[in-house]
Amino acid sequence: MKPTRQTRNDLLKVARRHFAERGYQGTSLADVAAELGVSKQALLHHFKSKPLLYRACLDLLNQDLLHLLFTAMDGTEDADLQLERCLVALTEYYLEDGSAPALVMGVLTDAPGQVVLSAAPPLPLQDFLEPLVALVQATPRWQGGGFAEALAVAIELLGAICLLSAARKNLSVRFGVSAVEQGRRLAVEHARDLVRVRLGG
Amino acid sequence: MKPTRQTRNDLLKVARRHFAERGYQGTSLADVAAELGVSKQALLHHFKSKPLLYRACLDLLNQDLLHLLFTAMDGTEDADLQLERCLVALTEYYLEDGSAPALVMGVLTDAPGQVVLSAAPPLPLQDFLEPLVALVQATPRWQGGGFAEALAVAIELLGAICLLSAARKNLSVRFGVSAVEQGRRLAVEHARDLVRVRLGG
DNA sequence: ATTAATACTTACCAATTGGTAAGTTTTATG
DNA sequence: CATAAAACTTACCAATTGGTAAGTATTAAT
Repeated sequence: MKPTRQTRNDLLKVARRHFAERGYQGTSLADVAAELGVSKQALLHHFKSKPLLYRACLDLLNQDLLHLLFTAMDGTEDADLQLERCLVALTEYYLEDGSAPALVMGVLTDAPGQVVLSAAPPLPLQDFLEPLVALVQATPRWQGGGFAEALAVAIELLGAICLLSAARKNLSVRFGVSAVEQGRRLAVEHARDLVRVRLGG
Repeated sequence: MKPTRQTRNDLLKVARRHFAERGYQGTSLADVAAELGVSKQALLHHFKSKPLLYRACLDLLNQDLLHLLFTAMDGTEDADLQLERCLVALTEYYLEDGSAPALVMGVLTDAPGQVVLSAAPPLPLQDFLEPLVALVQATPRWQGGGFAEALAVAIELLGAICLLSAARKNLSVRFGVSAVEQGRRLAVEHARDLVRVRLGG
């Protein structure tokens, strides 16, 4: 009758939320374990160390993003449309999984020599970032600009889409829950507009 | 002949960089002090606690951003132009002060009940955010949409501008220094384009 | 020169961190 | 049922964390 046997995925889900809400350094294994009703060492049993637990969360995220990207690219050869679909899908993903945007931003702003980059290749989210940049570069608007410009544009779009969702709770305190939630309801539409306008100019 | 007397501003400059590069939780007072060649307690003498040191850094940042905002608003009544100037100036500021973008994103993604929001009002950067949102709302393109939409757009623009600079080192490892630096050289131009295109549609 | 305040330092400390060691229960398998 | 592996737990631990206490230089004002 004991609850026993937490599946590895349950652990990951909670850990992921902690990493997203408090950052890597701010997340304590004891806290995560406590919320799960497990001992800290249960975590360390499944994932050998804190960095590896983090990495496991990021690999799951990477998987989601990759699936999302390839789905968006499916059924058309039009790079503009592919990119639009991708960023719309990404926005929807952020809306339903609140921890994703913070994780993405965390991975990107994590400096070398810190947590993420010290891990074994491939770098987290690299499988997602590379095709995304390639997608921007395949676009009529940006294919003349070279890799560096495509990278800059891809990161710009990513940042534009991420921040509102990542800052959700914070902004709710600042400007009220209703304003933020109302704004978030426009997120998909805004993302679509943004991409179009950024590819049209 | 002793070096003696570090000015308070030197301490802040180093602390600020640490907070930006490693986040609040990842920053240790001992590390900051060590880099300054001072004892940890020298820091605690000037700023009473770690949260207050952080707050002091943010207040300085807030000051810079406010100055930047009001300068951008000076000399014209055209909201579009004001906003464009503001975000261009912000981009330039990010280019010259590498720690600023990470701090801004850190402040925004810091959840309530964590570090920043537990401090005394006003919330950090609030003095900057409010007029910025108001500026978006004053714009012909967005003045019909209400506060929530203006907030969403303001955060979108902020995110679009921040991330490339905040992720600089990380992206350099991923895609090479030259690509990132080349992309950053386009940052101001991109920011200007982005604002125009986002106000034009 | 005396005084008072500021700017420190050394010495501690309790709490928390990630992690190890060793043992116990549970589960699946033959 | 036997057995081995997986899923834990309790008990520790060294290191680091932010912070306090108390004393010492240094500086500036009287």
